[in-house]
Amino acid sequence: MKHDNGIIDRIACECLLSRARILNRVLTGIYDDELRGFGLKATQLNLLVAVARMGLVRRIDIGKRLHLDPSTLTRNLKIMLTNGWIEEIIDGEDGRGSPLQVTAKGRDLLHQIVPSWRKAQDRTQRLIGDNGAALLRKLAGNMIGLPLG
Amino acid sequence: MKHDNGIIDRIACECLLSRARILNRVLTGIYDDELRGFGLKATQLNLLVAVARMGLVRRIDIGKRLHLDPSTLTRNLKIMLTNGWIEEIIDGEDGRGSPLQVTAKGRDLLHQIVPSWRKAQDRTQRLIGDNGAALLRKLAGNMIGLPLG
DNA sequence: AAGATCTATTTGCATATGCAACACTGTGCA
DNA sequence: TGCACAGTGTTGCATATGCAAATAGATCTT
Repeated sequence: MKHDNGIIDRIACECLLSRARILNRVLTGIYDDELRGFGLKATQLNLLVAVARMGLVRRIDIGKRLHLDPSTLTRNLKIMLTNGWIEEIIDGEDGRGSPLQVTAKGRDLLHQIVPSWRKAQDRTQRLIGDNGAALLRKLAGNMIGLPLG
Repeated sequence: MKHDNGIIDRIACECLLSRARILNRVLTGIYDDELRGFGLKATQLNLLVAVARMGLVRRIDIGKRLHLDPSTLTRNLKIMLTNGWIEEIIDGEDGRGSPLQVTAKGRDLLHQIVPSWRKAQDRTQRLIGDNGAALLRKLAGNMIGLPLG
């Protein structure tokens, strides 16, 4: 009896998740590579940008926007608080937690990083092409029910 | 002086990595959701399929195929060895390490999983559309320099 | 054969990620 | 007022991920 590998081959050939994860690893590597030396990972840049852009914002709202679990945010943001890139604003509005905002230091860091981010962005663009880039934007926008911009 | 948010807005709007990571999280969630109850995560399914498909295979070659760091593989495969889904074949060919292969138990598990994988695959396909699926396949194929199938 | 070099794997360290359970706060209703 | 329920955040647990350094086996060079 021959091995019934048909179905396994099919998963290997068709699985969309496998592709998405490879893409994620490759791209993350590119950005991490360019950002090395600034003391922050690509993930943290994304998070920092989100906070800088959203103004005074609660963790839960960041999570909705980036599709991140609240517990993940608790931990990831903690590192950024420790580094002084963001700060907690204790206003007593809602005792369940204080919103966050980017600090001057965080904003400075963002501006320093721009050229390196640009390089990573260009490398990625060349790698996936115009179609890839356009679709990636469209998909992720659909993912969270609104354009990400 | 107004806030110079232009560049930050631009990163937020354009960054391709941010999109890739969101896509990755959403899709991983879908597959993990369907696989819950089988005792393995979506990542492990991908790995198990790869091993099952590649036959007797060294860690380093799995890594090249899936674009995974060797150290990541050491650890991820350890869990699967412990679960008995794969096994190490000590043949003494190369003392630096023995190749791996899927076990009967691992193969059985794969067959049990197929319907759930199919559901996740369909959900994903509906979410990203035909264009998304096609492009995702093409991109990840390019990523590693060969068609992934 | 000895030493240099290359290759495969593992370990230490740090971060990223999500689920379940818990703690605490806010809100609505009786 | 007080209780039930909803919303926010954190902790414990397990896995995923990659870099740098260490380990150890293979190969080449002379």
